[in-house]
Amino acid sequence: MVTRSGKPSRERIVAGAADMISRRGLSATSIREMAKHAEAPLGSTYHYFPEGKQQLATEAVRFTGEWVARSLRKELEAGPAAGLSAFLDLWRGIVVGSDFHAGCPVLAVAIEEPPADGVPPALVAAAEVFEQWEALLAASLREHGAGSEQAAQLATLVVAAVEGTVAMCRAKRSTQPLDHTAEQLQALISAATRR
Amino acid sequence: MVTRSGKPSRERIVAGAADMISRRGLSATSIREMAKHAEAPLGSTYHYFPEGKQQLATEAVRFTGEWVARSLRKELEAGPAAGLSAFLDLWRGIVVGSDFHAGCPVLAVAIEEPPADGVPPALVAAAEVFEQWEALLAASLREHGAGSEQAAQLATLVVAAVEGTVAMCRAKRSTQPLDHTAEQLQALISAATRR
DNA sequence: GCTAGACTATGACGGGCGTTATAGCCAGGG
DNA sequence: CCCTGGCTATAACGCCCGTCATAGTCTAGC
Repeated sequence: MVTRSGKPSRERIVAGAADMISRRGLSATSIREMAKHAEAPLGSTYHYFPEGKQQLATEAVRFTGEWVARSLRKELEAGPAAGLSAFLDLWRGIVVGSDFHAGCPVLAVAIEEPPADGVPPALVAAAEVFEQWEALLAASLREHGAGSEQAAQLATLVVAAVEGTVAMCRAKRSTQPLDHTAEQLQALISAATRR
Repeated sequence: MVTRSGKPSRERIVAGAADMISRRGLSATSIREMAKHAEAPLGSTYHYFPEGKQQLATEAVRFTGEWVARSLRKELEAGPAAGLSAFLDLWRGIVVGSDFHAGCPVLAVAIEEPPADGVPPALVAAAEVFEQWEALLAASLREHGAGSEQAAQLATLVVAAVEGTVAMCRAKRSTQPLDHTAEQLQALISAATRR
């Protein structure tokens, strides 16, 4: 019953899976590689995630979602502009720190075609994570004077723009897109809360 | 020497590859499936694209890039706002027409991790396509009164936001993100050219 | 100390992958 | 009429995939 390394090992697998998915995409990441990357035996992945790859992907998405949301919640206490800066810096750190190899695992999962029957849980999780990030930003914008509809639209724009920009940075092997997007979004947020 | 079906067949393979990549991503799309989707024999793909999957992916990216650029160039004659509308409608059509299964193949290629040695040509092509779309938008913005730096930043924001939004629409199985982003970007373009 | 149950080790299953090789078809030009 | 060369058909190569089954190991609680 819950040996010493149970939680660490499980968590290591999820975190590693998120990292690998953010680099190669879901379908290009094999369970065997995820296990090896986490220094866990293959059998353990099916022990911890009996529903297989989909479950692992779902948890990786949620893990990333919660990790980003934590940072967002904390920085948004200082206002929407600070939250945006934290959001931008977080992704800039990932892109630069991986030498333009890694991006957002949530985006990677979001663009995988669902099977003909039904929607896979990992895709649902991706939608929920986007929703959560938007909701955090929108709430903060509203608290700082933005109109309700304007706040929702702006929150969507911020999340979408940053996700798209990170992908563009990877393709171009440059942070210039992130610089451009950052300036534009900062001006927008500042205008929307000025009142 | 150029039999009757030579060009049609080759082009069909490229167009089909772009469609499949936009749905499943590059690594999840097999050459066998691309051939079948284009009703071409497997051998033909290696006849037309002797460098294999990477070449096919590269051409699919460039094909999509040129297709979008053509539409963009034409609509931008009526100004940046019209160009933006066309850009948004184009992607909305793809997302809705595929029942949220398809997205942008350029984005799909952009987020695949390059091998340790060197940058694959498909990724370079993706960067060039993004650059091209940005350049078209930026030039039009400058022609309509936007400052040079502002035009470049805004063009990046538009491309990144639309790419990100399309992915969000797929995850949420809704066009609401596209509606939000469209309104925000339209207001931005209109403000940047008003003068 | 023993036993139950959490974890690991190992190997197999059928199947799809990218790529290559080889032989065959069949229209056009000489 | 033949033959060249673009295109196709077919099969094979070695490799990796997701998943499952089974037997083993080790520890925590009694």
